[in-house]
Amino acid sequence: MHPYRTKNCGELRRSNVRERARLSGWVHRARDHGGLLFIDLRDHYGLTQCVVEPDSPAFALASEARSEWVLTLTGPVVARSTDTVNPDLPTGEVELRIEEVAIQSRAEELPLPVFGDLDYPEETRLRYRFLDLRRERLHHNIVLRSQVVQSIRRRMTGAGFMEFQTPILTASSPEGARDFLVPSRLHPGKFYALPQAPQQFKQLIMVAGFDRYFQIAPCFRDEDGRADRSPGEFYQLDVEMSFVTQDDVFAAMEPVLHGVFEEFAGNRPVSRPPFPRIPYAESMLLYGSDKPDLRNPVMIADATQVFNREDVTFKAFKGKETVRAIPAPGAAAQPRSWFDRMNEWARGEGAAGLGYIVFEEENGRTVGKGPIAKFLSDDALSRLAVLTASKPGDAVFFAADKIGRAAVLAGQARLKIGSELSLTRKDCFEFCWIVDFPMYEWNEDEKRIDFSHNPFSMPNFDRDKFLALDLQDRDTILGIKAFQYDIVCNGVELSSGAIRNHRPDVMLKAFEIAGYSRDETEQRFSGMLNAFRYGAPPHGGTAPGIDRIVMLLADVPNIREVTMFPMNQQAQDLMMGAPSEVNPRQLRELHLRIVQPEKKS
RNA sequence: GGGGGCGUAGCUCAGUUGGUUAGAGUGACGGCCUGUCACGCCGUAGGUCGCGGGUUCGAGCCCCGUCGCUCCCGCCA
Repeated sequence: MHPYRTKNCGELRRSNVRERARLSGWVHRARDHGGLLFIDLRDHYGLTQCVVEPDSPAFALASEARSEWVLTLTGPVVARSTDTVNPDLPTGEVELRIEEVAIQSRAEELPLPVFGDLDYPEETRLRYRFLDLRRERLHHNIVLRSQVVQSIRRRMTGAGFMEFQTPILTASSPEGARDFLVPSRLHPGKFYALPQAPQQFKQLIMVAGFDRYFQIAPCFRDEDGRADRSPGEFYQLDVEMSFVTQDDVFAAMEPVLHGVFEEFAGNRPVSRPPFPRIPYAESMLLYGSDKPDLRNPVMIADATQVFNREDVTFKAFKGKETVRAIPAPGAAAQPRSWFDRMNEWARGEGAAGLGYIVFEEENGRTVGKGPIAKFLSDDALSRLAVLTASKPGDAVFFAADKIGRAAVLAGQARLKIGSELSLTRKDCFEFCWIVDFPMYEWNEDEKRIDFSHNPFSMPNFDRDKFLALDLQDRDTILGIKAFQYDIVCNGVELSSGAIRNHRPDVMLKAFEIAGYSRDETEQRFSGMLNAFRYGAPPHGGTAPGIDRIVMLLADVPNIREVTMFPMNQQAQDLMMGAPSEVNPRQLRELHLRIVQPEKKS
């Protein structure tokens, strides 16, 4: 007989009765009745109840066992009597009658119980991650992650993509996030950087003629964490394709994303390809966000003109750059205090407040109520009702400010209304592409033109006219769109992507517009620019976040729930004790000297 | 870098207006119990109330500082 097991803890069934079996696993729970001892033995595959009576020679040793000890139990599989079957357990029709006990490992008193599904503080969970990972929910999430990655690989390979590995030790890139640096031993004073993404490598893979690339790629960024963003490192499905248009990239990704989500969504419906394509400007207007949650039916409208009419005398909104109207269907049923709380919330977000109008029916016609309704003529009110598709029983909130701030506040109010009024659908996955991002934006602080998103994107603009652009023509430049797109699911940005700028002349001009001299651009991106001078195919790609895909499928709000060994918000690994000090010899070899920051007085 | 919340037994938490010896559940340890599957019953041990200072006759509770965790803003091409 195998020294550890002939079956795992999840596979014994009625058909195995009368077989002799050996199981190994952790003591999930022990119930000692004095004259009868039950041990629930658990492994990766499941749970099996094992039982022993006092007249058995195994009883003494078995009754020593405590939670999370590792045991090997041997004995005959027996059927449970009908009144003792456990229907909640796949193995619940049988039990193992213990005849032999081997204690493989003992466990000290647990800092984190494996049994039960209570929530425990992050610090404990991270410090004892190996215990937390034994628990059912987290164990299941990690298994799901593995299956999702496997499914992605299968689908990508099936679609003709090849997976290639790109370097982990590479050069610091001057743009983007803060790099993680690795000091060079052989080259004093020089550093490698961990890749923020394999961006330049995957483009070089296209220049090298490999046509369709993907990688489940680790990415490193030394930026602060958030609940949905681990500090330091994360994984993305990095994709690049040659000789493609934007639509070709969408057509390649949609079946993969739809397929993976469908495979693991259970009964939750998933958007069918083709996913909606929403221009950036339209998304900012209708949803107040560049990552709209389409499960929320509320659509924002622009009401600036209504409030500037002569028959509208609400002074607080007069002369505001923008007034956005956020419908709140059915909100008339809410008490006054609900509207007050919405206002308070808006003030907490740094806004002056949210005006609102409630539509009611009076003598067969629709009238407006609420603090600001009296400043609007009947005609203006009905115009608002049309704009916001409101009917009696509905309300409308208003966000008035500069265009950017009003849009964002309206977007936040939309999310709040959606969740507070239970309008946002649950248990479904709504995808969309956001397209036509602006290539550039105006940096008001530094009074200059910045790249709006990815500087390597191809401008969606006539090439000759682009090359001839006058840098003084700010309005034209700020109006240029890029072949740049995001894929969004349920209000979560899964990735951005782009058709890349593969032409050195256009790239130099694009950077010149953003304030980089030709020499500077040549120097900073010499690797890629050089490659583009030897025959670069038109190419483009995208890179959906693996962690976020699994978060959505596992329906958890925190990225640590789908990561095997995550760091905490301070970018520390509490279990391994990283980061840690290193010994002086290591520092000498690396030509480093530590300068501690001065303590605050 | 900034803002909010939290910090009490191994673990999860309660602790009223500042007032006697800081409690419960769970886990640990010991005892009883032959059908449980959150087994049940009895008992025992277990505390630097994050840390430092202050106010007070008296501080887990109030004040100041500090540390840690977490959520958010900044940041994340």
